[in-house]
Amino acid sequence: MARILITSALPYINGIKHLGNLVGSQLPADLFARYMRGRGHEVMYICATDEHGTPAELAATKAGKPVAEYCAELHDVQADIAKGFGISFDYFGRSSSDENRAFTQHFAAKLAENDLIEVVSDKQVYSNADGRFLPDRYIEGTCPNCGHVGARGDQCDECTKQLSPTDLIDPYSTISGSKDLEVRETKHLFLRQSKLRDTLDKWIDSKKDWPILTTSIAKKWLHDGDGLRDRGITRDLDWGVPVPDMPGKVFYVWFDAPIEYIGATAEWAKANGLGDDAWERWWRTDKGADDVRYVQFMGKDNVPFHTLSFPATIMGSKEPWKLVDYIKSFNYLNYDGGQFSTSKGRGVFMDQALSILPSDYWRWWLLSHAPENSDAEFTWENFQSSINKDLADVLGNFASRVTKFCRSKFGEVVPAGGEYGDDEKALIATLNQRLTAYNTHMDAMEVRKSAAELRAIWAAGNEYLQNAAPWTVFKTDPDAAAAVIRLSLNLIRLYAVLSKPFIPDASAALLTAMNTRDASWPDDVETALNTLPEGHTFTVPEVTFAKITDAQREEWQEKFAGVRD
RNA sequence: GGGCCUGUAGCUCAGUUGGUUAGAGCAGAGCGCUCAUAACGCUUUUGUCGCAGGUUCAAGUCCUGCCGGGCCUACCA
Repeated sequence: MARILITSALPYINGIKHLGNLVGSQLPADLFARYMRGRGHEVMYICATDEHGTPAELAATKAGKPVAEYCAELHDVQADIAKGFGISFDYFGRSSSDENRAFTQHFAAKLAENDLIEVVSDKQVYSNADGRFLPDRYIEGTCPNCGHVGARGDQCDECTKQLSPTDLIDPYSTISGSKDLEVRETKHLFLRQSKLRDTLDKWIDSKKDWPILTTSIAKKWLHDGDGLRDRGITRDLDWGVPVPDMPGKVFYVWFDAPIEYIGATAEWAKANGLGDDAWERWWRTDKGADDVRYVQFMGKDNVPFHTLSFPATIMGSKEPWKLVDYIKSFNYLNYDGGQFSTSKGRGVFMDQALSILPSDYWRWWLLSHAPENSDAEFTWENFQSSINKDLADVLGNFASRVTKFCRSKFGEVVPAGGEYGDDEKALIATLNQRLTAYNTHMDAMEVRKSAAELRAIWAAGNEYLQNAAPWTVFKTDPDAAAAVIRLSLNLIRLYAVLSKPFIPDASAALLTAMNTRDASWPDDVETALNTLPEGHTFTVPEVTFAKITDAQREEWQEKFAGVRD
């Protein structure tokens, strides 16, 4: 039995995430976690809300609430939605926890001890009306290059020229609109990650099997221009992990957020009344974590922080913390020809998705179309046809036709009589082959390929049944038909087991209908198909997957289109 | 501007270290079945592999250029 530590990128606290965010982190991580648990491995799947930073403060202000209260509420909202999608976190923590505060300050102290922190004096724009320093993106003005009026302080969207806030003509705060801005001197701690460049470079080079998306982004940052740059890890904010001996400063979210992977594991230990050793055996290689395999899941926007700054933090501490072993990164999911947009209400967000269809529908479509090699696109037509064909027709209808036929001819009981013959042997051989392929793809986190293989496993049942034709055989040889149905009922149970990582709710419903709790991952298909014995009772399941009608599709298409550009 | 990814049947995508007639699912067509969610099975049509050159006995696969789509470019997170 192996020990697998899994983390998915922390969703930012500000608002509800859309399906693209889900498919790039929590969902594939959950698939992997469920699969690994199914295989009998010890899994720790950790995630948390990322709660610090300027956007959280502003959102709280807008909501008219203290930021701590706002974050607590939104954390619960996100936790509920994740639960609704069946995301099987072992713990869903908060980056604002006491644990994370302690770890963040600890790492900063260790980095300072090891001469990897330096104090840098910097000039930044301060807004008197807002009473805060403004990140570059929160300042807009007229582009000095092209004259575009709404240019941001970091870049002009019109001419794509990179800017500095002081370049802007007539700059104003996007928070208040105030033009009462001034440049102030402020001191910040910088992480001297440039000193670790060669170490990081060698480390990345050693990861031959990582997705190219992961390594190419890391390489770019390591080698672009003068190479990896030092990075400010503090901000002038109230809300965050306080920087010791620097009043008014907190650590930058991107410094404390990854540390929360560790923090949340410690939160888990505390919440379960366990001691420090419980989390340390996942994170400290000197305390039992040396045999842990650590896999991270994230969208491509998160890659630099997970390949460079977080490893720099870990390595720079010179303490025996567990480093990531594999980073699975994803491209983006687009929505019907464009991007998901919160501000325009375009696309389907997690809460809306659950309000119209069961989570398994979304899980299946998103995972079977995961943006692994390039950006993927959600369209309602594709969604409808995939769901109706794969889930309703191929899988759901298989369970339906088998159980209903059995009920009418033999009753709701696994029928006795007959022997397995050549057709059954051929099916078992096919399924063993496909099971091996499925396991291989799941082990490798090849999400789309896993889904395709699972679907082929489902389809094999229909092929077999059609060929065996128990409805015909029954007329002359009821025992032979009984053997076919006995195997087919067992096939339903096998499908429930193998499908559990993708569609856990339907899997549970099918197992309940088959009146069994035996969900053990099969080593061998033949054995697995003898699990439900003759005489075992079952019930005919309700419609496992109702089809999506054209009317529904059109209604949703309209509803989620958002306002036009 | 720079870097990276990507362009394969109407649609969504596979195509391993270059090797014979380029594959799958969906959609379309035909046949079969009637247990089932008008479901299932079998057969089958469709491709100048973005364009133009080059290397090679051999290129979807390697090289160069061009065209299209996307992402990143370090103070949003």
